[in-house]
Amino acid sequence: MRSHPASHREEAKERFQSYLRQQGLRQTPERFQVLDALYAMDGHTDADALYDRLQQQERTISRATVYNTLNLLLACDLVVRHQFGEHGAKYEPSLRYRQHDHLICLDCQEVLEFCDPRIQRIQDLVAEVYHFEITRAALNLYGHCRRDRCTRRPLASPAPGSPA
Amino acid sequence: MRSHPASHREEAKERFQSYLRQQGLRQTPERFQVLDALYAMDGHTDADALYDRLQQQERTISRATVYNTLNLLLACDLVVRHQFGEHGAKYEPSLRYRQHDHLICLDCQEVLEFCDPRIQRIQDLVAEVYHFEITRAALNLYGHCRRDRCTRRPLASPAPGSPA
DNA sequence: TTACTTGCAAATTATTTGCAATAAT
DNA sequence: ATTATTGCAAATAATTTGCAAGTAA
Repeated sequence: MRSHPASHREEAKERFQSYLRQQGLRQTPERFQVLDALYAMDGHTDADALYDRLQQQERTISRATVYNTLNLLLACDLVVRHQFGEHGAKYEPSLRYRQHDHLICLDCQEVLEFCDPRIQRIQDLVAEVYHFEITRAALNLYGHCRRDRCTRRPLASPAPGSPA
Repeated sequence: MRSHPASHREEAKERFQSYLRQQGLRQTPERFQVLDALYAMDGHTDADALYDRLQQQERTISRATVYNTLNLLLACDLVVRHQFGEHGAKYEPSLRYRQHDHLICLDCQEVLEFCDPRIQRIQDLVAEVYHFEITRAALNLYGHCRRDRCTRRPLASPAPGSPA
């Protein structure tokens, strides 16, 4: 159980409120419900999982509003969007964000996080050599985890990417 | 002009032929047209650009066939698929493939390549620590290039990710 | 009261798929 | 002659958008 500490949720709410105020946007209950649901999730989620979770509440919310609110949260840096596979984006609350990267199991879709200081140094070097202003770095490692719970296709796996 | 040397194109064609033979698949002109178009492209392309290029030939090809053939080429490792942004995949001929990563300009979409041996070491370490079998690593650096040709939004840029 | 938001449904984008006609073997 | 392949159009999946009705300020 590694959901977010209450302090993160509160800080997120405050940041969202002041962002909305500054931008002259409205503080609707829907927006805070989405923020809460996001920060209540462990690890990474997608828009659909958030939508499902929000459907279980009394006051239901439309997909359009979920996406709309996620875009607001992206704009004020309360969430980070990742594109791990080809299907759909993953969202991660950013308050607990330390520089970290991701290890993705191609079988069970599990996403693990790791840190390595060398990535920052690579980023700095590349920025200098290529004369680039780098705003974001993402090292994604794809492979197969060895957990028992992993839904790995044992042997008779239909070679990934085989013809239609 | 850094398109692929003829040797690469020939080698690719031979590999594709033997792959098709081994799999009992047919050697259609469309398939080789797609392979040729791909290897004639500089750097990274997407399915749509390939389709456009193929439309300019006498014998035209459908999008369905472009995608279908790309999947065959993926299956026999003649192309690598990348997912840089949220929109669509990029395809890169793999014969000239050395371990390399990508630097993506968020303004003009230009993709540069770089190599850094530390990435391999990070990969090995993470594999060991997390008990993972890693099959692919992708370090993507996103930012802003400083080229004059870059279509960067100068000052009055509508902050990326601003509300609808 | 004003005009931003919501929710629905329709639009969009990237890619896949069903199926009849075509062509490789 | 067989049966995989093509091309079209329709199907999907993820996300955005138009617009009328609702609601925060």
